[in-house]
Amino acid sequence: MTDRTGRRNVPDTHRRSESRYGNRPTMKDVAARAGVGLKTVSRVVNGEPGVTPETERRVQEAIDALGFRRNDSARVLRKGRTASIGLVLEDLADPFYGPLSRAVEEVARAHGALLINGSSAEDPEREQELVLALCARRVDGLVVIPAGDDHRYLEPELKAGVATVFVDRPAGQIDADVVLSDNYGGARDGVAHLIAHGHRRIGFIGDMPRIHTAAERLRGYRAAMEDAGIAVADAWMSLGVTDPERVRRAAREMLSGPDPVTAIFTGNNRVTVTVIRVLAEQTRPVALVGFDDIELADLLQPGVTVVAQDSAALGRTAAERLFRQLDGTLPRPERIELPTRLVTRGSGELPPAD
Amino acid sequence: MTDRTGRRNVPDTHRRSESRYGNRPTMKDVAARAGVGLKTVSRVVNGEPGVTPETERRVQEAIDALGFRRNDSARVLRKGRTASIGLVLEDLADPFYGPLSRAVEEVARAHGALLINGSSAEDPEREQELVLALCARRVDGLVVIPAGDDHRYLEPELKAGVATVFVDRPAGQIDADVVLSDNYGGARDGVAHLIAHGHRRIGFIGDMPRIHTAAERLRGYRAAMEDAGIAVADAWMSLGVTDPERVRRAAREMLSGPDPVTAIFTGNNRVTVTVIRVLAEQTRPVALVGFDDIELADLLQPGVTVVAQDSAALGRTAAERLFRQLDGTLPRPERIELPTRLVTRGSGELPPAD
DNA sequence: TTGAAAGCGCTAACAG
DNA sequence: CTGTTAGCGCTTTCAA
Repeated sequence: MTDRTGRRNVPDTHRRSESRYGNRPTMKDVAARAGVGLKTVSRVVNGEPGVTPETERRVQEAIDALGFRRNDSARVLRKGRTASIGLVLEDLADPFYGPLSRAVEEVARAHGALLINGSSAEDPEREQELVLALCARRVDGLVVIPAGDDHRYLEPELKAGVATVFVDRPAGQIDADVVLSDNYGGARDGVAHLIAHGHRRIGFIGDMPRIHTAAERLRGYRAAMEDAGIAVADAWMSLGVTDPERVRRAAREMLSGPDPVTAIFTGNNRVTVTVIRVLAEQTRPVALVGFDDIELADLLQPGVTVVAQDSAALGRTAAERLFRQLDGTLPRPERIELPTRLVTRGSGELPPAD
Repeated sequence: MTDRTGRRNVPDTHRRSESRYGNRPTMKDVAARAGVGLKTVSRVVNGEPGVTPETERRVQEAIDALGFRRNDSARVLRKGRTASIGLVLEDLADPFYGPLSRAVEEVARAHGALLINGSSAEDPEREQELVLALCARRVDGLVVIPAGDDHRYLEPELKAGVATVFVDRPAGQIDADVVLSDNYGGARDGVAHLIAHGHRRIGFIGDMPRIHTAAERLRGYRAAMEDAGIAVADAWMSLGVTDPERVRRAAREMLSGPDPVTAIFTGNNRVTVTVIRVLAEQTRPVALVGFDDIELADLLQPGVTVVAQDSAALGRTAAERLFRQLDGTLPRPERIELPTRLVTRGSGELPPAD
């Protein structure tokens, strides 16, 4: 059972009847043992100047003997900075987010901060719940890959000075820093690549258009088609949840019937993987370009041509911006767009089969 | 400077001039605004009983108006539990750890806890640094994928009641809960599989034996070979850092010379991927079984046979054990071993080429 | 049903 | 160089 701030509400009758923290020594204990004042211990622990080597030694001895470890909760309460930042993303298990998360972590580490992660599972409510829980911990900053499209709930936090950067998708209804890939341009380039190789009936399988990246990629697809003077048939497009079953069905439908597509543009890595499986069952070759790179794409037959985005760069850029916000060296919110890269490996260069 | 306490004749002797947290409202502010006592606000915020609906409404109104968010640092300081756990692993960007981390997060979430991640980059010092930083934050528990092999530095923490579970590799020099894959058995089965398909000269490319999993897999390899009465030549084994360059060289060496191996057993996912690339350049077919599953393994030609471990299950099991430690429902440290699964896809069933 | 007072363990500010 | 005092914002205790 959780209350409205998403916290545990369990009676903790077990354990800790004695003291909190299972009876950990405090600075006072260390001071007593070393026969010095509290503040002197604080100085030693924090490496502040103004302590005789001899005194320092005595204090250090007491620290080691007692197994003392400074309680950062108390420190935070006093100082107001937690030296931790929060990262809310869709799913840590997705290979797209691993490198992103790692990149954020590295930047945080360089600034002496720890990283708290949360997966929203693409659920706006869960995103909000996570973000607010992080704010309650008073993280210094927040990197958010939005699941929802209304972030007004963050207004008090922003006003209170919580540094915030949105990544991969823009914030909804509030003015904040955003770091994105050029989803529109990347998709347009990818589709134009297929067109350049002679395709005209090109399918698009992507996520629900309420997701910003999905909408942008769809827009890129439409633009490339329009640039080439091709009228897009409804039957060529599939927009919705990208679970394997649905994607498989969509791909098969596009590939059958009287006027099948000769190429498919896939809207994200999960879709690409599923479509590769479908294409493997086809008798005639079908061209494929996918958004997002996938591992081992070069070893498949044919190699998979992709529009690659640099997820680590997204994370790094966002995190660096976050810490510049905290430094106060950042004037006002900006929208940064990172380029994508077309990686040709074979599947996107197949000629139309008809 | 605004007086946010407003109305009523509340003595404003305690007004905070400028505060940390960028001037966030506190319970005191809310209390003043709602014209109630501090404790009443606390009751409302925590959903405690004993507040009139009317009072509750007034308080809630003040909370919303002020954008109040409880400061968990202060709460933690008082209560002693942080409702957060730490996870230290090697590299979040590694596809093996993504699902593991996500699984830990899910269990944590079910217990109302947040997850703080850190990557050790396989560096024992960094592991210790991270773990101690997490302890300073007073995380309730710790899931650690060890980089080092001496964890005595954790003794004071364990004594102080920090729940701890080691995953993937055992703890060094201390008695603690451990959740492992059956690395020995898995490797033995994988190599036996190759032997069953007629191979006798089988190569092994794995990580430094100081890493427990690497040593165990090597042991499995040796056992399978010995079971089959095959004497292992030194030239068939490569143990060390698994960067692509070194692995590539090692593989090529095994595959050349007067007495080349006809099959290779690879010690982890990164090695497997590199070796697949090397095998792709070979003229004659070489059999391959890899430890760890890899994405798209089924779509390669031939499909890659692997000894799969369930990284999500490792994470889930560890996290569940952690929370049972916190419940106090766990008697004493145990060592849990999860089975691996041989997934045959073609590469492991190729006959010897000589 | 409500609230005042006393800390949790630490650091800031100021004395010695 | 060292120590004392006063909080940080919250929960606990106990009294009204």
